[in-house]
Amino acid sequence: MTTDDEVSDASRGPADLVRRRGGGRKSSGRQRSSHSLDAVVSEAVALLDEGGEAALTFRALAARLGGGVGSIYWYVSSKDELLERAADHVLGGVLTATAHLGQGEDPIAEVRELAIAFYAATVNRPWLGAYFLQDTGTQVNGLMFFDRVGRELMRLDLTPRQRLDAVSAVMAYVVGVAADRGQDPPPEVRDGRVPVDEFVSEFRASIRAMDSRAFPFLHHIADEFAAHDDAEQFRAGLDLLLAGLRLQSGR
Amino acid sequence: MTTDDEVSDASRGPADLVRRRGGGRKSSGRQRSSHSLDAVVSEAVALLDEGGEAALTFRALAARLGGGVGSIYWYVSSKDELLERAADHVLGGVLTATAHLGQGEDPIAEVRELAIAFYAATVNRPWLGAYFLQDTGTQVNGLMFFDRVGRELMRLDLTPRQRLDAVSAVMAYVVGVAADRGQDPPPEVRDGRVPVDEFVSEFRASIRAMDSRAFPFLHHIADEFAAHDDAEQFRAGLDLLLAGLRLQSGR
DNA sequence: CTAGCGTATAGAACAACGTTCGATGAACGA
DNA sequence: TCGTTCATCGAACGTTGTTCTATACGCTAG
Repeated sequence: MTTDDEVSDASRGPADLVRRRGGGRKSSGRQRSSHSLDAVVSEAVALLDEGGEAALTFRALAARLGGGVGSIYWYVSSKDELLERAADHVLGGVLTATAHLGQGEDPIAEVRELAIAFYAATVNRPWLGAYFLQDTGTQVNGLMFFDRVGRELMRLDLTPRQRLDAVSAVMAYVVGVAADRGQDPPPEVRDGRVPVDEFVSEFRASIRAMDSRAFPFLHHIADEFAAHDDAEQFRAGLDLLLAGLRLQSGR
Repeated sequence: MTTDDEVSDASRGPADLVRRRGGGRKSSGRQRSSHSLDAVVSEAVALLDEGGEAALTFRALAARLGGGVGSIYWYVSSKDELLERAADHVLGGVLTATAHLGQGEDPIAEVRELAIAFYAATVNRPWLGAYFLQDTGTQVNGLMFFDRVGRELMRLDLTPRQRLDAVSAVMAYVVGVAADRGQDPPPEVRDGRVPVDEFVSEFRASIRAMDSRAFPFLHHIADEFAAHDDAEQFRAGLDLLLAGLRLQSGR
C-alpha cells in the first residue's frame, strides 16, 4: 500500500540488511503468515496506548500475537525500528483523518487543521515525538504529512526557505507540546483514581507555598494554570505561530 | 504523602519515600561524603554528553565516581529521578548563563535571548526534552526558568491566560526542536567519519528519487534542506512565534 | 568506654529486558 | 523425493535497573 517500491524483489525478508536511511520496504504481495508487519505494528501501538512506552516489550507483544519472541525479529530488526514504525502507523491514521482537507481557501487555516489533527494523535502518546521522522526510509507517512503541510504553504507568497522553516516550526511545536505534557499528570490522576480537581488545587497550593518574590510569575498564573485546558492551550500557541506566519506572508 | 513533610526531618536520607510531586530536598548542610548529590548529577550529565542516553548506566556512573552501584541509590531513588535531576542541572547552567538578562527595554527580545540560550543547551541533548519539568518538586531550575520567561511577559499588556499560553508555547517549541532533531544525523556523520556534505547530498538525491507528484513540497525544498543550518532554522521558527506574540500584545 | 543510632558505602543477587542463534516445519518447484 | 526459501519458535546470553544485606565511620548518651 501507500506508494510502495517498484517491483521485482517483492518478497524478501523484511528485516534485512540495509537498515537506516536506505531501502526497507514493506512486505508487499500476499500475506500468508499469521502475523504480517501490519499486525505486529498495530498490536505494538495497542500496547503503547494501553500502558505507555514501558508496556511495549517483545515478550508482551509476542504473547499478544500468540507467537514467539523470535518471530517479531523477522518483521522488524530492532525495537527502535518497531517504535519508528509504530509512530508512522499512527501518523497514517492522521493522514486518512485529514484526507478531506486541502480544498480550503485559506492555506494557513488548513495548516491549522492539520496541526490540530496531529496534536490529537500525540495526546497520550508522548513517545511519538521521539520516534517521529527519524528514518525517512521506513517512515513514509511522516514524510507525506510533512509534504502535505508544506504544500499548503506553497500557495503562500514565501521563499522556499521560509516555507521549510515554517513547516519545521509547526512540526516542532506539536511534538514539543506532546513531549512537554508527557507524563504531566501523575499516574493516579491518569487512571481517574484521584479527581483532577484535587491534583490541580494541590498544585496551586504548592505554588502559593513558594516564595512569591522568587516566583512572581508562577503566583501570577496559578489560577489560570488550575483552570487551563491542554487542547485549548495548544491551539493558543499554535495561533501565535500561525499569526506570525500570516504576517510574514502578507496575508 | 504527596503534600509531604512539615518540618523537622531536615537531614533524612535524600532518597527516601515521598517521591514524585512532593518534597525532595537537596543534601542541605555539610557534605561529608566523597560523592555528594551534585557530583553524582554532574557526572551523569558528563556521561550523557559523551555517549548519549544509552551511555548513562548505573554501573558506568559508579565506575566513574569510583564507588559501587548501590551507593548511587542513596542520593537518587531511580533512574528517572537521576535524569530529571540531570535535566535540571543543565537548566541551572542556562540560568547562570542568562543572569545578565532582564534589564532590556523590549521584553520580547529578552524572551528571545532566553529561548536561544535554552536551545543552545538542548543541542546534542535530545534527552533533555523528555525530562524537563516533569517533577516540580525536584526541578527547581526548570521552574525558575519558566518564571523568568513569564516575568518578561508581565511587562506586556496581556491577560494572565495569554501570558501562560505564550510561555508554554515558547517552551514547547524549544523542546520540540530538540526532540525533532534528536538523532537526526546518523551516528557515522555524528562522529565525523563521514562528511556532512555527503550525507546531505545523499539525502537530497533520495528526495529527487521519489515521485515528484507524490511529494511536491519535498522536491521544492530539497536544496534548502541541504543548505540549512539548524540554529538558524530554530531562530526562524522562534521569530514567527514571537511575531505572533508581539501582534497580540499590540507592540 | 561502650552501646546505639544515623550516615554512607559497597557489592552480591534478582527479575526483566533486547537480542542472537540454531532448530524446526510448511510450502513449492525441480 | 529432494532442496530451497519462507516463517516460526524458544532457549540462551549479556546487560540493565533495582533490592537487599553487610559493613564501616562519626557522633552522643549513659
